[in-house]
Amino acid sequence: MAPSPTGRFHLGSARTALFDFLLARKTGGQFILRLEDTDQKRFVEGSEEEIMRSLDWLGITPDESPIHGGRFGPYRQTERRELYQSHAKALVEKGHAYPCFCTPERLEQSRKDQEARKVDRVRYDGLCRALDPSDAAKRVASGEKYVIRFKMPHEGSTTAHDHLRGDIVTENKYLDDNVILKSDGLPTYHLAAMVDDHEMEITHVMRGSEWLSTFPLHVNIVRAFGWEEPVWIHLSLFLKPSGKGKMSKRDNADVMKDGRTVFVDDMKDLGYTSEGVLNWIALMGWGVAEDDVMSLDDMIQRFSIDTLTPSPAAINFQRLDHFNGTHIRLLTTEDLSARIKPYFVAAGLPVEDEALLKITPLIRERLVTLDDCLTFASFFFKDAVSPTPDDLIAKGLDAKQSAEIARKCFEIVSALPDLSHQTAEPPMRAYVESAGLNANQVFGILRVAVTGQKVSPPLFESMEIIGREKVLARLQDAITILENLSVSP
RNA sequence: GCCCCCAUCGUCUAGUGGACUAGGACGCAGCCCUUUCAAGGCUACGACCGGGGUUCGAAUCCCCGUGGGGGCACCA
Repeated sequence: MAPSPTGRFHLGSARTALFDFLLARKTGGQFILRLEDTDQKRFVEGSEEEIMRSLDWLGITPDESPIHGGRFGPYRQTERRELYQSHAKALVEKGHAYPCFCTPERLEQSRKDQEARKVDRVRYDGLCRALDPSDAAKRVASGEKYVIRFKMPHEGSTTAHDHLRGDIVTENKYLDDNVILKSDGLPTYHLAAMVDDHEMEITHVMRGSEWLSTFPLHVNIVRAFGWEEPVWIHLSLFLKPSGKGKMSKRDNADVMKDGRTVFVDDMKDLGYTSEGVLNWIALMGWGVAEDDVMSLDDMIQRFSIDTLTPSPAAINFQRLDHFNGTHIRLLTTEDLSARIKPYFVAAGLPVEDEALLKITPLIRERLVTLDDCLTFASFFFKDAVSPTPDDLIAKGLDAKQSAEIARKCFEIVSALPDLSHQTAEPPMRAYVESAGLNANQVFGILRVAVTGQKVSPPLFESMEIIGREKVLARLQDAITILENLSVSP
């Protein structure tokens, strides 16, 4: 994969990386990370690190990269500039490209003129294309500033083959003489990517379909060099959740309002698992007929470039939540415990590993994101909970009656030789029965008293983990709250 | 404006001329299970963009519309 370090690493790049990785594993090839850092103006400090961090987290670490090395390095394009310059020169010598001395001002003027004439497509007017090659060479030698443009044929058409879309035929008259080497001596994407793909022996090019419009240019460059073409695959685009428009980095602000993100590096903090994210993005642009819950290994087994889909796909965060929850449930108790522990620690709760191992099975199927563990299990680690009086009063009863029930619960637990879910439940049920109450009322009060909240993991199992002493203390607190309520309404 | 790509339930998709009464998943609704919330099980709702062809037969092939998307830089 070959991202440019010009911003944050988002879902679309991650999906491309995943498919690259899967294809490499499937075919016994190498998964390479190449950084397309030829635009110095747009370079963003730290984005290279973010790309690698994101790939690592997803579990698709490159085999070759700027930091991992490899036999095709260097893997940053700015470190390969001579390579592109010599290739650009070769193209000029073969008559497939030419130096252009037009100033940005002249180009701007030409553009304006064309717009005024309402031409269909604004493009380079070809002034320097008409120059005598030896004259041009002299001007270059004299130190005049120039760029190199690719000489597109004016006649005929270009047929480019995409593995998903078949032949794409473009009339050459619609094409432009694009700049392939900039005046700063660095190449544009068009040259750099083609040269590197060839030099690095890239067999398959998978990229977003926003590249379709420059596809004819690219195949013309490859053919001008006389190189063998890779298999070209233009992947489906990711659309905004609304389906209106391409998903972009700028959409993150909107998405964040709902606690979502399009940046892979933020996913972990939001409680997403790499398994969930991977499964989610894999299924956009790839049609899998069978069971769609897949691990990375499953994906490697099933991946095929023949089952990729060309149409744009709207991202759907509800689906991410579904896959995240599903993969959380697939985790072992030990693994899940280790993954949720940092959230308790970050919240300043004194989490004990032994207790956590017992708690994890109780909350596992309730978690959509890992940080949900806080809402479901924080009460285990607190000294005391602070239920609201409203929550403590059972439906259909008043404070006095609720206090009575809490007192009875206290008595039952006190009478127990030891507190476990097996020992506590039968006497509680017997009490519910004999008092003519319903289980919802009694267990509701007990739940709020013990956990401080109306929604919790299974009550008796939770009480067992909290321990008799703490349970009694919390019940006592609840009784006090309810009694204060009934004497001073 | 011009060029290009795409088109099956709200969303992601299966489907490659007959096995389609169009399958699955998410979401949504209901039921079951149940001490809460989940999870799980079951059921319901829900689509071949329109029009022409080709063919004995079209979701599938062709054409034209329409709609959606992308691109038109010394950015990638």
